[in-house]
Amino acid sequence: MAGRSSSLAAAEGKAPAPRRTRNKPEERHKEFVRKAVELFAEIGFEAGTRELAQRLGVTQPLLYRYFPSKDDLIAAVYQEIYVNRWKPQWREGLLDESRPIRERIVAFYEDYAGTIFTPEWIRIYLFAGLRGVDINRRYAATVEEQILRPITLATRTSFGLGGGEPPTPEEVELFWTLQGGIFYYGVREIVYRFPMPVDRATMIRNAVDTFLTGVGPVLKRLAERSDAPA
Amino acid sequence: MAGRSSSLAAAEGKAPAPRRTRNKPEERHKEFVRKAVELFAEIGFEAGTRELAQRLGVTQPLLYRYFPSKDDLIAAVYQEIYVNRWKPQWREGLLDESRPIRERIVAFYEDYAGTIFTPEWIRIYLFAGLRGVDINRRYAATVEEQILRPITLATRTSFGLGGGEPPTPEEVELFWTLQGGIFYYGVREIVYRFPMPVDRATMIRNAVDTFLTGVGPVLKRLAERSDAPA
DNA sequence: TTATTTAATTATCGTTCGATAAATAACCTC
DNA sequence: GAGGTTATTTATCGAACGATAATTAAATAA
Repeated sequence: MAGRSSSLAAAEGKAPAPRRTRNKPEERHKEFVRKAVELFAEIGFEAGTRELAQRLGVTQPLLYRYFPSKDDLIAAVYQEIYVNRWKPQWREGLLDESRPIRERIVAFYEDYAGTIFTPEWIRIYLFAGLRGVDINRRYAATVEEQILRPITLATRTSFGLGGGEPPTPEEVELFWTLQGGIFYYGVREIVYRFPMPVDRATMIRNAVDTFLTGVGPVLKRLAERSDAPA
Repeated sequence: MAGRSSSLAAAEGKAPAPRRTRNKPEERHKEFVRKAVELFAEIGFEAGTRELAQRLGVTQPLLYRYFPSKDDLIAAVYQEIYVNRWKPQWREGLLDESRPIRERIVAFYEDYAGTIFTPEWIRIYLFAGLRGVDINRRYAATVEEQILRPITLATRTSFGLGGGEPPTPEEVELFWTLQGGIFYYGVREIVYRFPMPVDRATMIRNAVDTFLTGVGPVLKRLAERSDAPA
């Protein structure tokens, strides 16, 4: 109870007992990124470094010992979510010709939705897109290359249409609408918090059924048109 | 060149000649909202009121004569975009049974895309959704009520399936995936600036063709299942 | 135990933000 | 043309932001 009059800013009676536990830098780094993912998903990238520090039970300048700037922290968040959570077996499963095409596509979208339908993934993805960084362009390019082109070829094959040539842009775009339709289910559920009376698995099954039933004739028409030039 | 020493903050040599033209409040109000739409679409809602004032050639406190707070300005922006740009004839066109269902749906999505595929509409919509206001929930409810349920009923009818009962959630969800797939085309084009080698009209035609071709059997299965309870 | 290292803190700077109060000047009316 | 109304400006406040420098104390080594 003595002195302690040095600073009026001490906010009398609300000193939350600084921790001063000394952790290994590597663990701290991970801890910071993990909580940053959580915070940015909630508030967006304009979330303050002070808020993040408070949630970590740490002072704000300490963050700058681990990340030179806030943008570096954000870059680490991107890496964590969009690089580390990508599964190479998605592509492999889609190419596994021992299973029927419908089964492969449904299984993929169920696993994919299970991975990305979280507030961290979807909200930060949209925040990043609106911010104008190239994360989304690059991610979409990966989706097209690793998922949609394989799906397109596998579907073509399963309909007995020529499997040699690479997919045309028009074909790929067709599969983008399926991808977008399913992704937007997640946006409505997680971002808009729209009431979703139909569960994910049912939605995926119905969407894939509708798509696979209808895509045959359209693919055939596209193939015929490219076969017979003017 | 005399005096002028009153304030050091005059930023010597960069006084951009204040305008001091006296406009009618009503026009100013519209002018402010219009430019705010532009600015928020570019930067997001964290765009500063000073930046907005500068683009209007006006001082920042003047904004507060027309809008009590920044949130009121944002509310006016929502009204302008999501209420004023809604077209009641969308619903009417979809219900016009004198035209084939495919034609109605394609025509709707072409007009709808022409209306909402702009940076103002899509970017501000996503900003709003991430911000957590209820704009998106309400808008999505309107889409479901005014667009998707009519489409569902019209499609059912055109397939000769019972048209009496209201659409089931599962049926409506099916049409949401078409809506979402087309909407996400706009997100990729306008927000992610992904290269889009297939033009809108082609994408819409192919997506609707695929969907309408495939949706018949799925709708039939859903109808049968609800007819024959356990 | 003492010395060294460095994780973590305190203190603070310069900017920018939303918002308010007071002063000024353009337009309208008589 | 004088006087009043109010659109617009100048000046400024307090809070929050990202970032830096200097200080303190926990862990490790001698």
